[in-house]
Amino acid sequence: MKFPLNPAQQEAVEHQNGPMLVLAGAGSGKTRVITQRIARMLERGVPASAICSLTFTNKAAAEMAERVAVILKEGGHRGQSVKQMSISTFHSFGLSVLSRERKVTGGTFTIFDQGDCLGAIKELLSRVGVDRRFDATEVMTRISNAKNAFIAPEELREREGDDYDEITKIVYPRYQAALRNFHAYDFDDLVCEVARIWKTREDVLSRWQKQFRYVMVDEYQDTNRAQLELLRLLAGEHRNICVVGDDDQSIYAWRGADVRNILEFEEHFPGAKIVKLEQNYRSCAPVLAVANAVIEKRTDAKYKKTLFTSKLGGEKVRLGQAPSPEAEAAYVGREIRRMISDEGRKPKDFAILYRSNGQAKLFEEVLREQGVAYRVVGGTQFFERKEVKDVLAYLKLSLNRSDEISLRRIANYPPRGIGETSLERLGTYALARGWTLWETIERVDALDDIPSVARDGCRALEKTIAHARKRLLIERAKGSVVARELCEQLGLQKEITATSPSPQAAARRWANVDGLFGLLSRRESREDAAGRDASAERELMTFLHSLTLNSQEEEEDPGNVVTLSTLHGSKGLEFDVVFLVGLEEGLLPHSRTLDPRASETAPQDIEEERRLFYVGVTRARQLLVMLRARARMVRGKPAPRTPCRFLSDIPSDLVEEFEVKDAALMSTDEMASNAGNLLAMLDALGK
DNA sequence: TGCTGCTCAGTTTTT
DNA sequence: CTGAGCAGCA
Repeated sequence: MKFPLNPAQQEAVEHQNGPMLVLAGAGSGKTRVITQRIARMLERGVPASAICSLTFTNKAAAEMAERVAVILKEGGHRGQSVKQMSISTFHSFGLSVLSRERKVTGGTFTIFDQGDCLGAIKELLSRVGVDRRFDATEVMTRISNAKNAFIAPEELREREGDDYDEITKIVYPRYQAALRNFHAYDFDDLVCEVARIWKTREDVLSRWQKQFRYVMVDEYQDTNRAQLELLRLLAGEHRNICVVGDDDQSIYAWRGADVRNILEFEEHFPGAKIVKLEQNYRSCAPVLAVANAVIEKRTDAKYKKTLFTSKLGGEKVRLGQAPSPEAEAAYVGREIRRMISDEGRKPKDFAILYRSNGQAKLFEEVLREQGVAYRVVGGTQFFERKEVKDVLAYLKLSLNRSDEISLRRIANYPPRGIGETSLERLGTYALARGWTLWETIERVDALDDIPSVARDGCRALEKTIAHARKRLLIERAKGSVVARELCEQLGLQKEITATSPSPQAAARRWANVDGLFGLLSRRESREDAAGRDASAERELMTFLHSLTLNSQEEEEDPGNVVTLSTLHGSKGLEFDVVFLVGLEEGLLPHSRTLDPRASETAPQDIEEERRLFYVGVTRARQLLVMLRARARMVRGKPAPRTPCRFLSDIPSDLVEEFEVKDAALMSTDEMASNAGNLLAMLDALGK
């Protein structure tokens, strides 16, 4: 990694003022360029506090901060520190703007995660009383799409025949009003609302423009319309904006990313300097040749890039066809085993990449059989665990009693007599008198028609929350401490034990709650170290916000294990050996993108699948093995499969084709090796 | 209120 | 074929 910068990289690093677009091909050292560029600016006397660097994931932000810190440690940067710099995700950047503009936004607020938003939408849907049953998730997606496209509720166009457009038109404004009423923002708001405030309040915008005189954006091809709006406003005056991205790796159009942002950068920021990074430092020539062949055939090129490398060697790319997915998986397992024992490779050198999560299962089974350690990346294992969300809801409610979603979540959990009917009645009162739901609970004694059990429940809840609130805000107790006290007071452990199907399940769920305590304490000590001094309320709000925003949970060092990941999840990672599996029509261009069910945008969607394939190919450093099965069970029925269409864009001399033998026809050699593995496993178990 | 059985759908995912 | 979500029943 200590190579000197190549001329293109140098050019990007030295540039300082005015707009610049860096088209960074896969593996072309883009993170290095960004970090070096920051260092260079600091050397030239730009104050760290004037730099704002935006990414999409917490991981990317942390990595960038880390790498800048390393450079700064090497000295020569006038004692500037990363801490003064704003290196963050779009969302946490938006959050910090909204937090600091509380005069404009009106006080403290909560952030609703997806579950909270879905709850709100379900509630609204039932209140609207539509005759047909609508899928709340679909409505949520539509609203999110509108926000990503920077379309306000009143701007949604009337036309378009889809029933969901119709219902979205009705629900979106109400949803937005409900959020404001709850003093809540959803994830999309963290970007949109900042742009909206900046757009309407020039005085506010001007302050932020003066603060951040240099703006940088990573993975620019993933930005949506709202993010573009935000950037145009922030950089509108000084135009010191540097964006880095790769249109060939644009794979998130389906969640609002708009490739036009990168393709039309010159129009958005006239006079922009454009730099292409085409030298690849990751992959060997045979892998790169395949990557280039795949991306060359794309139908919508504007900036053409051709990657090259000076790396020598590397094995020819392999393309195998297996009789079945089981045989495919068995082959991958065998090969990994073989390369570990014969070639001295380590588990962490391998990745198995697939289009959809369901495909992981077979590979997990095989690796387990082979006794090879692995991890599965992603797979929506968020911290959506009910018991954790319940405890957090108590904390959130203690700080923000307008947070109706949290209130509804725990109103009768653990059961305290506030049944569905009572809650509904309370809701009706709230609506009629213009109180919040919480105020209604506080004033339950003044209401009729509430059963006395529910009345008692409301009083108990009121007492619990009031106490927690006092502990947090007046006595300034730590969140982790209050969380423990709450659980104690609520008898949550008992409740969990009583409602779990088995003692093991109960133990697991309680362990999650306990894990939350640990997570809270760890965060607290980190915050303490940062030594910020604010009011207890603000401090705790910030704290809860960071919990919602960093839901990923600090990932531990993956260790020496094989990586299983979706193609989407693999972006930004690299491995010596990559197995690209399930390269079949219907799986790689996924059937859902092929089907005419989605009426619009067919050719574009397929191009996105091509780029997905390209992303997979470019993950490999030394060896790429592509695989497909000739038949596969589809919805319980066996079906013949055709090879992925993108494979036919690869000249046959670039790949070595082979047949994967059926497990039943394995040679005695392989059987012996498998038996050996089995013995080794038994041996390991014995110890 | 909680469980059981039935129906239906079946990508990708961060914040 | 599987899993999730819901309706209907106890």
